[in-house]
Amino acid sequence: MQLSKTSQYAIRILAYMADKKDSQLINAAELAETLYIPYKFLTKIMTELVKVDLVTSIRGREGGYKLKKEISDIMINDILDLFNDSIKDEQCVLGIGFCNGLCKCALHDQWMKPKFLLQKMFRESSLEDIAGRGCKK
Amino acid sequence: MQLSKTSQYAIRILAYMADKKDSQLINAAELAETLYIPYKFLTKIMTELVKVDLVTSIRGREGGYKLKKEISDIMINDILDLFNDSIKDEQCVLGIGFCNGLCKCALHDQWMKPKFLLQKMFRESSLEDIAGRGCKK
DNA sequence: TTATAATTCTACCTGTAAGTAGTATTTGGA
DNA sequence: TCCAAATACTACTTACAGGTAGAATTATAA
Ligand code: SF4
Ligand code: SF4
Repeated sequence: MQLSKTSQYAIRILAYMADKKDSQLINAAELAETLYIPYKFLTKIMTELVKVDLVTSIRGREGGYKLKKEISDIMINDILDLFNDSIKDEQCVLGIGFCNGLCKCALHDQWMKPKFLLQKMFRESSLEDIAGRGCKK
Repeated sequence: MQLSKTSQYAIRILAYMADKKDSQLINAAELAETLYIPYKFLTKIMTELVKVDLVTSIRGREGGYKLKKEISDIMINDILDLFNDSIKDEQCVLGIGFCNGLCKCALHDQWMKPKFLLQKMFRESSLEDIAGRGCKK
């Protein structure tokens, strides 16, 4: 009942970058050290974030990364989607599937509300919302 | 953002057993076929359920399993706990940890409510509550 | 021009959840 | 008694997320 490490790392990375001034480049070593994420794993994630155009990379000496979009335009849910970690409407709390209407267990209706809240939280929270709160570690 | 297969299977197994008459023995083959759970994996789970006294097993020919407790006394959360799958109070949605009070991100407060609802759902739903709803597959 | 610091690529290793195989043990019925 | 049907035990295999290694590429500063 948790997000994947990859998603967690990606959110923390992007939230940290959102804290920085727009034009400032941040390199992989700084991110890895500050956020306690294994360097090699982090670079793998960064490359992915570059590929989907969330982040711009500058290669070579004095290079680094910076966010490509406005921080108010990057939603947590977008990040989760990258790693297939967002909550789908039809997702069953028991992982069984879509027991539509006629056949539903007692958990079904109870699951609706927390599911909705989680979806809402992920969809409506942008990097702007979670930046600047000092929760880095 | 899902329960482990093992937890899911355990819940389905116990919910199915809860549907049956008290005294009726159910064997592993029936459970595996009915619930579409790999036989060998199922027996492994059953042995675990026997060890923690949720289920009684009768070995030998004409043997099988039956629930050991009243179905109103077995909470979903008890099952999740067996496989370390229940939601802890301090569990962070980002898997970071307990950024207590002073240092909290914007997700923190939003996570509180769905977390609480999930915990409540798991803690207050018994097998009795989810039995007899015909959601077997 | 060259050394260096950075990202990127390809490939591999590791740990854990999920699943499988085979054998031992137990027990009732023919 | 002996076979068959059931659970229990031990050990292995598979799949995948998480993590690592090293070389290739890129670009700047000196
Ligand atoms: S009825 Fe229960 S098992 Fe079926 S999809 Fe809904 S929550 Fe899952
Ligand atoms: S403040 Fe944010 S990162 Fe820290 S424990 Fe709460 S939800 Fe997790």
